[in-house]
Amino acid sequence: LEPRTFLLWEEEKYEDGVKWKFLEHNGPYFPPEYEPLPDNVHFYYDGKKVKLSLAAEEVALFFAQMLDHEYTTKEVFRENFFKYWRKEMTHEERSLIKNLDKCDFGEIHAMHKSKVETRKNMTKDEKLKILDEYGYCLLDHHKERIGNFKIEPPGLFRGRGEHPKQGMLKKRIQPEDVIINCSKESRVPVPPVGHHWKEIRHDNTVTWLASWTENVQGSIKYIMLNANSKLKAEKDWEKYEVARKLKSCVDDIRKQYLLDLKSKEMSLRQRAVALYFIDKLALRAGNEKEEGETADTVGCCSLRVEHITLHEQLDGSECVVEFDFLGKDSIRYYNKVPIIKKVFKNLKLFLENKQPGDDLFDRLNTNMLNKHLSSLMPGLTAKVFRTYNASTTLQQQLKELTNKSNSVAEKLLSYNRANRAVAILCNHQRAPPKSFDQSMANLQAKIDARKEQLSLAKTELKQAKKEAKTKGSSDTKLQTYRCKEQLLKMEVQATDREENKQIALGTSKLNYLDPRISVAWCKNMEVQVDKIYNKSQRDKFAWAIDMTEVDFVF
DNA sequence: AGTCAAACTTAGGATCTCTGAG
DNA sequence: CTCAGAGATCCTAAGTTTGACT
Repeated sequence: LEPRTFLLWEEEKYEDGVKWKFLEHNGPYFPPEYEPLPDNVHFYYDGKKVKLSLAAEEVALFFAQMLDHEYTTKEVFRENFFKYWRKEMTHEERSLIKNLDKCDFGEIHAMHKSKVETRKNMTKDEKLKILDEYGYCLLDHHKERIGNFKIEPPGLFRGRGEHPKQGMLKKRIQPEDVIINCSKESRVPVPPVGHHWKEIRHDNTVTWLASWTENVQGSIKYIMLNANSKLKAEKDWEKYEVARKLKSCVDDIRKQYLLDLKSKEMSLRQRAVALYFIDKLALRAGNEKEEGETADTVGCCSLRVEHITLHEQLDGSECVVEFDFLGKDSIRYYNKVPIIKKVFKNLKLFLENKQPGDDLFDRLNTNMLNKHLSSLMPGLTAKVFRTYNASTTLQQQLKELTNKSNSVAEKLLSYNRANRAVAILCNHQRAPPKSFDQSMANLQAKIDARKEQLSLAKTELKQAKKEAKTKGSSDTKLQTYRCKEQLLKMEVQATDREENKQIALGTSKLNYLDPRISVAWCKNMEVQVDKIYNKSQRDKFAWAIDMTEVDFVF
């Protein structure tokens, strides 16, 4: 059986909630067991060689591996690590090793680096073998690629932002921790020798193949299918269909929340303002989080007093709200937005008698908000607004920015700019690439060189014309033309890269933009789809590439 | 109405691989 | 042919949503 490339429209539909009828797989891949340090590699404490027990040694290696990373200098990280490391130590070790600052992991670190180097050169074939054995499953008569078929290896937890649990030990997962999900009638995966599974389950109302509970946050981890699988692609299609449905009723919903802004009920007013933000700014819903368990980040419903500042007047606009908070992944959201008076007044009201640390929307949570939304339209939740806003913005920007008579390079710049507008709306940021300035300078140097070459070619062409009193050899002409083309391409590339310095386009492209908009645009502009989607993106969006007509409108 | 677990999507950075300029 | 760096892929953390239970 070949991996599926397309979906099931023409296939039978299952009863409600049933995700598959037959599921067979080989179970997850387990990372290799720990290999003790070679005899010539030592750990030193307070300048003295110390032979560690196996358990303590393994944890020491986790720390040594990360020594290049600035994580290992952070106080919280070091404290957590040291605490958990000591738990793995023997009595003797514990009474000796009392100060992380006196620990020298230098040799272990060096060994690890050289090991990585040799591993790089070796494992290509091995990787393919592993992929072949564990990377696929059989789901309803089709071979499907599994997304993450590897059990996560042990190591030190790296949270994002100021995570209170950074540095904690993430323990090794054994088969005894893993639940397998597959068909009763299937060839049930065989656990590694000498081991057994925690449980074998046959639940066809869920999509995961295996799961285990992770020890740092206590959350469940799943082995699931790749994005190009039927299960995922269909869900994706549904997501965009729901967002398109919102398009037809968003006007009514807006009318409704504008009315609610004047409600006598405080919770309705708060709901209305939150909805206004979610709609206008594409903020995330903002669930409550347990304090001390994760980094302090917020979304719309969990905004606190200190996250907004109200300005009656700012930069020539009236009623401006200034947002400054850390969102998902501790990415900063900073924005100054003029808002309507009614919302502004409500915000002032919500802030009355509150201190920094207090919730802005104290009578609202995501549950209430989503319940309300789903009563307005089936399937409507807060995140649908993000999808809707993103896709609508792309469509509108593409219309505004692209011109059929442009060159392909210019069209692609326009496409990226439209994509960028969405990424900015959704606040998808990235750290500027390490070598950004350097690579920008390199590109500029190339452009300059090419410019020089071009002017030289031009003079030559003139010269040739004069001498031969003809139109100049077609060869020189062609050369000049090519030169111009390349120059344009590079200049466009430079612009694109500069504008993209701190913006990540991938997330919106992959998760928020209805691929049919892009496919239709490609058809209209006579741009090949593979200019905007790479191989795996084309696989993921195969359904859209296959079904979309030129006249598709989101 | 609130709490919690489960299941799933979304996210940025790390790492690997490929490519095209020199 | 080599190798930097761009682009693709991997990794797994961090969100959202739902539904059971209290």
